[in-house]
Amino acid sequence: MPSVATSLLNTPEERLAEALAQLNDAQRAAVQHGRVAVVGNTTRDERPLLVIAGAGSGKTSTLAHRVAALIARGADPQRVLLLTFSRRAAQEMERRAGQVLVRVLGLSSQSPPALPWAGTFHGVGARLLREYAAQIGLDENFTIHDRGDAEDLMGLVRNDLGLSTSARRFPLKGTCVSIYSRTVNTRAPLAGVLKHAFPWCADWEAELKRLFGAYVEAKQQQHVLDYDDLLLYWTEMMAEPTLARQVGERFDHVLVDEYQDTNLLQAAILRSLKPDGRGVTVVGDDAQSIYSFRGATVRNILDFPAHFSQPARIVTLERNYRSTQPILDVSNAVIAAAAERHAKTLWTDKPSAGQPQLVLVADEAAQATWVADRVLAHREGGLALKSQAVLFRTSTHSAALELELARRNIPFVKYGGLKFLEAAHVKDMLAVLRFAQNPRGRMAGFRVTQLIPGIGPVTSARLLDAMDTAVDPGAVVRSFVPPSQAQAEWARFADAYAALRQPSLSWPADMDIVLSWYLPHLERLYDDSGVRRGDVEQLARLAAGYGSRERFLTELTLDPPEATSDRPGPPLLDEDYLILSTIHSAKGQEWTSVHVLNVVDGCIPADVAQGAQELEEERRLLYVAMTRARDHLHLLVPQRFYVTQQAVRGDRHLYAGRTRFITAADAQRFEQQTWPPPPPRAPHVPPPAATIDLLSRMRAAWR
DNA sequence: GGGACAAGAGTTTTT
DNA sequence: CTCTTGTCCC
Repeated sequence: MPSVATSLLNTPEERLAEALAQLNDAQRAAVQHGRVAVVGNTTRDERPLLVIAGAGSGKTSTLAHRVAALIARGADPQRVLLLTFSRRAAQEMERRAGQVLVRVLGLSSQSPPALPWAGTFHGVGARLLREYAAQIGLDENFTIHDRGDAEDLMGLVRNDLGLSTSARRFPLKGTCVSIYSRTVNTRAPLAGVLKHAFPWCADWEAELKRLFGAYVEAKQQQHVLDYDDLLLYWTEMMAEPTLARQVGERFDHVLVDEYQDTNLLQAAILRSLKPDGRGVTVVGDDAQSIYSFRGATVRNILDFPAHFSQPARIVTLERNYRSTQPILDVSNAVIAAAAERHAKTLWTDKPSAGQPQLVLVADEAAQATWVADRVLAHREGGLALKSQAVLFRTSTHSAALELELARRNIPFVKYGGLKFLEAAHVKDMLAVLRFAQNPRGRMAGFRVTQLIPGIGPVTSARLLDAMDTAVDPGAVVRSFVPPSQAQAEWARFADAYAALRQPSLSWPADMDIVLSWYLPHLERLYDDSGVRRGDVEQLARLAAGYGSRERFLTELTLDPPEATSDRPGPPLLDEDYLILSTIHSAKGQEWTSVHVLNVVDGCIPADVAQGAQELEEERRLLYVAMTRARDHLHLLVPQRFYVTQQAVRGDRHLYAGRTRFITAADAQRFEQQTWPPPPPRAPHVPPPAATIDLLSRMRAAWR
């Protein structure tokens, strides 16, 4: 009866109160924090706010209501900075806040105010750095290197320094980037990072230091920033008091979602924006911190109360609206053993739909069969595929299941695997655009020019060197004399390049130029050019949705679309499909039914996770996976699984037991099942609960 | 200089 | 098995 209510409630404040009445007390406290008291003592509570939001506790809704309430009471949407973990989360928040505002302000549903400053730390950083580029000595046309580009550049520098041909094998470029990135994001000295996270590379400290120095110089020369730079440059810019004040004063409110997964740089940025914590709200759940491999530190949220010049107010959301009590019970049991946390115990009054299941299967093939059966059974029972998900620790864990699903024609979409942007032909296209955007970006130029037959690394480097020293790098392309067999193709390229550099060119016309230049090369280079052509054309369509070439390039590298694949393309929106996802990519999501694959020691926790802190993170990872489920949770425990890419012994089968995070006592809280059912006459086979985990004992011996 | 081939190594999660 | 690196031949 909203229409009746609206007609009776005339002021926005009344309608807001009505909207907030649907929240629980803790949620409302978080939304209302800092508001001017109407009666009595009108001192404002200006403390920063920390909302500890347990899984499924209505975090998104609470944050959206807070943003809406701030705006409804007069905050300028242009001056609200909302930092989220992904762009998707930012859009969701903008949409939800918009819904509330439409109701409260009585707007037409077409026109809720936009939140121009809602985005990821990286995205907002890129935007601010471009805006302040002149003041901090950056070229405002800088381009952004994704992980792949960063590795390629690192590889080149590594080569130039002669590190790839030393007698003892130097860490691979990918490892070098990991080390570099971790050093930057944790703000720790290289030696310490090596010792703790990359002990097998510790001998190379001096060389790595030299390499990273050269890497930084190369990036600066080429006017490119990598992911880490977006945070690092932003942090350093904020260390300059004048700039810090300027930037800080642009925002009245700064809200940060998923605060448990921020790193030291991000915390430093937040502090420098609002040193006294006024207008700061952070939301998160330390129990769901799963990104420490990226430098995130759970200390940010644990220590937040004391981070500002005034202590923070803490509001804890413990009431869960997502899962049934039996699912919460087993999830709480898993996290209860965690070493340190903001204590909370989730509860719900949602009616139960039966016990969560712990299913013992023979191997991964049996696991795939069981899951596929179960998914279909759920669908028969009325659950759309889209409301079901299969989660796993590592992208490769779903391989057997993917085969089984394909065999049975069950459509699925997989999150967190091979990326659209990693496909060679997509990279080619983007490289052309980036080379046009930033002629000094060598990685792009290097890639593009070598597409031309007759031009290899040496010729390409000669061109790029000439461009480096030229006042007008664009002109160098036109006048460059390539080897004679490349001449005709070179002219074609130079024409396209010149067209792309025309200031009058209006996006997305750029795409047509690139396409007509690139397509002949695509046909020539790939046997399967048909499929790839589809991707390339999809990319061109995608381009139309962005305002400019710069925005397209920036946002695409910061927020890549999901997977391409060998199949026909992304499923249509109205089509039903099962969700497959890494646990990391499942963050913040929920499904009615959730399967978790390979809940065994060696997978969760991953056998590469050693040290105590890493193990704790693996525990939280399992917790995150389990708390995604609304009504049905199935944990699968294959007794035998296959490992690939093993350096020492090659691929082989491993025998393992149930994850150590679910104790024998906890296991009793599940409905336990064995599949296929054990043959009746085999009494000597030890029951699953008694499986001895020799493997981890062997590993433990060396810890 | 470019491309084809052989050999050896290999630590997951992602903005 | 896959990716990277190095070598050899045109």
